[in-house]
Amino acid sequence: MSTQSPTALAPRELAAWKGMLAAHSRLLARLDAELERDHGLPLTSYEVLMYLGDADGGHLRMGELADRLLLSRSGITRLADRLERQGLIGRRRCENDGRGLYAYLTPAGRDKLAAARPAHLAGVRRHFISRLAPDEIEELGAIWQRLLADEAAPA
Amino acid sequence: MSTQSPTALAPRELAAWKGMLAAHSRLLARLDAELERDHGLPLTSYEVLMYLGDADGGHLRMGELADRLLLSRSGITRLADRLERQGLIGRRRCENDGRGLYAYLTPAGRDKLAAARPAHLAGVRRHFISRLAPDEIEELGAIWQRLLADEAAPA
DNA sequence: CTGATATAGTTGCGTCCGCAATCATTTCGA
DNA sequence: TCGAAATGATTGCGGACGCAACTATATCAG
Repeated sequence: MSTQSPTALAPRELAAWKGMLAAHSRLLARLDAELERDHGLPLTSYEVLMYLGDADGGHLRMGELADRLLLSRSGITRLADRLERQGLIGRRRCENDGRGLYAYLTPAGRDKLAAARPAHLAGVRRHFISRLAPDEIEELGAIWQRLLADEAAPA
Repeated sequence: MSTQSPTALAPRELAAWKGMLAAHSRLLARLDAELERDHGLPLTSYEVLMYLGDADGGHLRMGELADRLLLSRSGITRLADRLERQGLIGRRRCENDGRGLYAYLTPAGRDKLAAARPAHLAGVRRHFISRLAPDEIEELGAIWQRLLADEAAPA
């Protein structure tokens, strides 16, 4: 009874799997804590500002934001509620589609993003990118792309 | 104004970073959904059963479980509450330390684990391990270990 | 031995999120 | 053109979690 079932993972496989969970958790916790501490901004809020700042025309549809942030529709509605209450973003009706809304940065939101962005990117570098060799960065990119390629459940 | 600040991430770096977030999110969502659908068990609940099933003596302290699951102390208390209500685990006082509790599997919990484990491991294989080459598994393990090595905030 | 401090776990409270239901608007078929 | 179905977003509701405060037990200094 010392060995597991036939599908059990080998130590190397386990390290690749559990390690990803642990590293991901720690990375996000640290980046979120730093962003919150230095700019009073949770990571998800930062991401909204960032996508809006980079968007053509300076605005994005709610659903588009939800997709990019990996959030549900209701999740993005409430996140936008909070950001609007903080005066960082606004929402206005889409002229082509009366159902849709555009989210956009307010001047305050623009300022907040300008202040937070360098700090956050530096954090990503410090905690993640700088600890990887160039070929490892390459390989990771290839792995994620492969994993994300199949739309439905894989074989 | 078309280029970003000096700390901006190169496309390769961005792919390595964002890809991890996206792949992690999709992987966990799928594994959790499969486990829930086939065995009525969220991933965190499964992990409790698994650690208890593998533990020496068949029991673990609450705090030890919290650390392994990357949960807070209150989080593990409530998760244990739920599992106990479902009849899958029990809690008894630790004989050496009147403050501590041992969590342990009930017979029902043992059965549930036996049923769910092969399915979950197969899922990890199908969605993750089987899509990686042996040397990629090796390299991922090395990367995670390196990232997790430094206890405090890295340089 | 006793009081101060540390540790294990739980509970109150607030936050964030997803699902299902809902409302408004658009699109499509007949 | 009109009703049916689809789509974008919001709201009600409940689940899961963390932080801070709390209880109970253990440990340690003197």
